[in-house]
Amino acid sequence: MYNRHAAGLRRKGSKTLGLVVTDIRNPYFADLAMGVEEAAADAGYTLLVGYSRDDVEQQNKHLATMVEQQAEGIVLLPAIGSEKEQLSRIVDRGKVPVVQLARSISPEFGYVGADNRQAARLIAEHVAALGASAAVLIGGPAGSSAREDRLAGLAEGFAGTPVRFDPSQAVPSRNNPHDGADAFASAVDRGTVPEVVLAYSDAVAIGIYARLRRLGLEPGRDVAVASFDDVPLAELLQPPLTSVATHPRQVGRDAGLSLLDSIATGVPPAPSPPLATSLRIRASTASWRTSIRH
Amino acid sequence: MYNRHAAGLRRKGSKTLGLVVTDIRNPYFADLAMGVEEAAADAGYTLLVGYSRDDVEQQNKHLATMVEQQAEGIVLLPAIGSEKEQLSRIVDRGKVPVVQLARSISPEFGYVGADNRQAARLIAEHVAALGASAAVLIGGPAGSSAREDRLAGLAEGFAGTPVRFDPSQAVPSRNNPHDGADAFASAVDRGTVPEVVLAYSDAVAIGIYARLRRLGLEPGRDVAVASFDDVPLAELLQPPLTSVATHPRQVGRDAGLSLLDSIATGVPPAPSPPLATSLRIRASTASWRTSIRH
DNA sequence: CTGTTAGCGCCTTCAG
DNA sequence: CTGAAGGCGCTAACAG
Repeated sequence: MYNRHAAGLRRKGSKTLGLVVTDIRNPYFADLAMGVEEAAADAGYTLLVGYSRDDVEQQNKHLATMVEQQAEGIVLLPAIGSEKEQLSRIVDRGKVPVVQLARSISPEFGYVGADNRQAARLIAEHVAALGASAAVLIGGPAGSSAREDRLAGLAEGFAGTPVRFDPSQAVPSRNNPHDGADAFASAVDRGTVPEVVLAYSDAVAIGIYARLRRLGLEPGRDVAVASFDDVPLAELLQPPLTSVATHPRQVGRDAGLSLLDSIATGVPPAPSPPLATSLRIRASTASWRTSIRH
Repeated sequence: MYNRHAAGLRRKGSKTLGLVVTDIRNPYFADLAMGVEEAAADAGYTLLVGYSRDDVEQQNKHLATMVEQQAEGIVLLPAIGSEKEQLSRIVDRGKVPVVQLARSISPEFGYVGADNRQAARLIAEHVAALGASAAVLIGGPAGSSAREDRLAGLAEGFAGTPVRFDPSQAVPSRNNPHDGADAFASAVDRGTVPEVVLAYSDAVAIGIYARLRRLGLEPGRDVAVASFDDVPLAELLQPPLTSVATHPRQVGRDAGLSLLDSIATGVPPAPSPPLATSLRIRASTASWRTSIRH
């Protein structure tokens, strides 16, 4: 029976990639991971997988192990708080190419992600067209590049419209329904209920739906909700959720392909241009102020 | 920089486990995978991961590669249609121990899973207590051991109650909202809308909610819905979904631990007793026939 | 074209 | 206690 490790020792090259991601119970991250695996498997590569759960320690342990395990390259969704010097040290010793996925901590590595600024501008334009007068962003990990880009895109998109939007009023949270609900609650606590809630992700939006109902408010009717990612669940929610599709599977695939290309050519991976997004308008915004009040 | 492959060549043993699962965009499977990874990482093992997407070909390719990659053992959620002889052949050549996860195709390998019969009995008793007169199971992969066990447990649980339940009326489907919705639609097409719908999983239940609404029916009010798995989303749905918790993270962890134990002791893994489940009663059944009709 | 051999990086053994 | 050497399974280079 064939031993690839012995072969790799001789030939240099393990036919193995590493993938370190946060918590895949969010289907958005799961789809990213499946995209990476698809690219790897199609190229005859096997995937070493580690879940950081957004813990930098755990992430770095995974990365170090993968370097020892002879991964020819690593796709990394950087945990919040990752530092580029640390990452460089872990990974440069073995000259292992790295492609950052969905979040970027440094342009010195590769990067593949959705066009978060464009996505945010699309949402802002749509919300302005609804005739809203104020909006707030709820959730998302503080300091992540994806969240910064979304904040910037929203500010851009709302500029010159009557919609008030203050990035400093945004409340960060971990990227799951529970923490998203808490973030929304704390936004409500410190003022009035916003007319339009922009959720950092569909996961956060689900938490916001639940919390609105606990306040006796119906999402889509009393408060408009829009979100990012467009996971399959978005259109199945009640009301169906307006969301910008960020195509995680394709982002994952492209990250894997970028890494494989770097391995094949020897050229270190560089940041790629962000991938286009598209707005899916559904009842959570479309029915706002058009439905009959009780 | 340390080369574990060279070390493994000398010492025998790669400190690597394999994990082959279907499609992790269902958070239930994602949690299973995270449980396995947790056990592996805690023991200093790295995980090779492959997604079969319930395709036997792809699964077997992953398995063969993992054997070549010197995985010391493999956790496998068998794709529908897996054959034990094939699996034996792929895996026995390298004498790699296998633990089946959540589904079993043969007692000759290890197995860790939830107690699906008990889970189904819990649901049946609850539905009987509601005073329903008929129930139907919707969704779930035809022929999987988990589905067979749930069908058997439901039949057992409904025996001696006034609730009509016919296993042959159950409609199988792939384990996701979209296909679950289709399965429900075909059940409705061939008769009347059931009083109580038992979804094979929370993922399927989500599809059923959406389809009920397209029929102008409100889940929990017009039709009671209960389900299996109790993913975090279940209690956040509207109405909150009654579901039996099958504790995927713990099942995954135990599968990983069982495999690691087999590797450490040299004793081939054997099927473990199924893990206890617990019913979470929520409004999708609790408010049925108690809420005020419009 | 088939057969032999050296050496990839590590660990273990055995000698000094 | 420190240091040199052999061999794990494979491939590439070279000899016959």
